[in-house]
Amino acid sequence: MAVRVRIEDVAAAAGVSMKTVSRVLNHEPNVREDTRLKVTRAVEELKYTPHLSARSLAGSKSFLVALLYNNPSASYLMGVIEGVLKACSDENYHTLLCPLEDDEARIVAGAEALIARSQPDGLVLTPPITDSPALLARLAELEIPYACVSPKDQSHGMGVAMDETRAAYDMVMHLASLGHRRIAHVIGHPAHGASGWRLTGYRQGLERAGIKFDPALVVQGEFSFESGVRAASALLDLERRPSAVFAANDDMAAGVIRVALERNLRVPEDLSVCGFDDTPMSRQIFPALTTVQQPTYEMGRIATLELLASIRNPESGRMVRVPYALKLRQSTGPVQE
Amino acid sequence: MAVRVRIEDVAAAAGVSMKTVSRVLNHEPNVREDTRLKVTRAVEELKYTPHLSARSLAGSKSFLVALLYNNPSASYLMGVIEGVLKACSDENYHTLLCPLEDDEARIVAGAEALIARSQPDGLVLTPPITDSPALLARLAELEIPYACVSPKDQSHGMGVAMDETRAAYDMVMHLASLGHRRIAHVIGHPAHGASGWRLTGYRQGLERAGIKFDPALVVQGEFSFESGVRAASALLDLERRPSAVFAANDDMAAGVIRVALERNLRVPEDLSVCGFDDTPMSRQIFPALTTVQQPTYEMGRIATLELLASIRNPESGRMVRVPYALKLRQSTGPVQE
DNA sequence: CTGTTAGCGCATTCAT
DNA sequence: ATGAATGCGCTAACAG
Repeated sequence: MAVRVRIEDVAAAAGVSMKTVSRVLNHEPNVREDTRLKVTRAVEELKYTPHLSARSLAGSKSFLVALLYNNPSASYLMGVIEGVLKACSDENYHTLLCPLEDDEARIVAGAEALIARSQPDGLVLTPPITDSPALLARLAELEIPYACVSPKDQSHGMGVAMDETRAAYDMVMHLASLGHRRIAHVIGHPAHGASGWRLTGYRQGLERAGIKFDPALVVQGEFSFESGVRAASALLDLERRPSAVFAANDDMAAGVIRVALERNLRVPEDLSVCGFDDTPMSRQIFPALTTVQQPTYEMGRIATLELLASIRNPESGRMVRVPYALKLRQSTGPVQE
Repeated sequence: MAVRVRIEDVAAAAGVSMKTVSRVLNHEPNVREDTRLKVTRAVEELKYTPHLSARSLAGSKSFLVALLYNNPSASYLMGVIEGVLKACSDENYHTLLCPLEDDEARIVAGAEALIARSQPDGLVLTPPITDSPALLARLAELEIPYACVSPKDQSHGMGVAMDETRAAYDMVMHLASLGHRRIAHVIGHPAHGASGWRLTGYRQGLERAGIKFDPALVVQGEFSFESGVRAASALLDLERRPSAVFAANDDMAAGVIRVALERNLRVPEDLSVCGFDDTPMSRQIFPALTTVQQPTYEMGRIATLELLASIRNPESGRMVRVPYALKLRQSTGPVQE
């Protein structure tokens, strides 16, 4: 690794002072266009890259964004991560990952440890820790800015949100359009905002389709495959069993399909099944799962861009709506008989 | 965010010099046990955390480890990532993620950009970029230490490796013990080391079981679900079709199951299928997939520990063998008739 | 074994 | 619109 090119070298090459180079690099005003050009050229010729630590030490900014998560879905997370990475690298920030445990106390402790160690300039939170009151309170105390991906409370703060209620509504309407009247719903983990929205959308869909809500057709799950298996066992034991099951995520939907196939029911002929998330698995199981696609990459990217904008200008930082897409595949079909 | 506690404050509190505190913090020798204790206590009382940027600027170490990857499997990656994070945080290092494109030129360019921007003290490489000659050559030029996870060439360098050949051998023996004689193999992407090992293990298993190798039963895949679908279509179109298919990873195995079920074959009664990797999906499809578990978390952690050890002492840094485990599930069963 | 001095590379005053 | 001096918090080299 040859000797480092420093800002001083660039200044010398461009025939200006260090400070002027610094100004150009940081897009500060008060630089004539031609000096700016000279500096830019010198930077490129020398292949100058500012030294992160020096910048951060002198400027008391770390140029670090930390992504806090405890969501177990690898594909969801990887999508968000890639988006955060992209936004950060575009803005010359670095990304730190901070996996957290599940209980409130450890969430706060883990976040505090990261903040103490790394001094990030801002945080991106993914569900469900977006809804941890203790964590949000502590972050407010520490006055560290954060952006949320799909938080329960979308009225405050910045980040991204999807109309999950509407997506669930659309899904129920899709089932109704196939002739289904006994549509079951497997709820997600009660602590997640997503569970509530999707349940609400389910009920709104039923109402719109003129189907009476039947509490017997709604079972509590917790987003895991196993909870989907349990829920499906209960639903398929019912006297009058449903002709369609809308599970609040793909993992639970896979559990429902597992139980159906084990009982020699055909999907979708005997039972339509659909999920939520569009995980890669949803395309790989048989039959391929009808589900809702979330733009995880864009969600991570946009949340981060909002965060960085608010770091520059605390006035900015909005809650951005992102679109979803229904993916109609083989696991849903017309009701039989 | 109260005012920062600095090393100077700790020194004052402990009644020693800054340098002594520094020595204690960095586990340097030449500190009396009782002074070390005094310092440790002061650190704890003041909740002192060293400032990353200052340390790195002064010491010309970045305390950064970058994980370079272009592997598309989210669950594999998340496992490795968590392991790297754990090892880094245990040693007070930070982890950077560096997703890379697929072609050689971009791999090198992406890595160079990261190195220029972040000056990591070391790198962890995951397959298949562990086997990119251009990248490895460039890293050697830059003299930046790196550890590999499952590299093709395990005779040099440091990192972790699993006996994939043996695992594949075991899998074929498992199928043979169920009475299978016509055992097909779907090869992985030709550029991956894993593909070669698993194929070798397949052939060794056949030989051990006294089964003649039949080239017609070996089809090229590329690790994707779709390539598994194509391979399965070819295999099931065969005059004398196989009674078992060993796919070189779970995604391709899922593709095989898809085709089998679409053709109204029962798995495992009419066709046994097995994969490699033990992705979460393998437990969620029907029937649950027999596969090989790789300890991805441990692999990431151990590779990183070796890397950090070699950063401290260039003499160290070994290639560590990690164990695998066969997961026998419902997708493999006794041969019929 | 411990302390003193200098300086890492940059941004930030405050000059001009 | 530009430049010179000062210091961010820490470690390195040396001195004691």
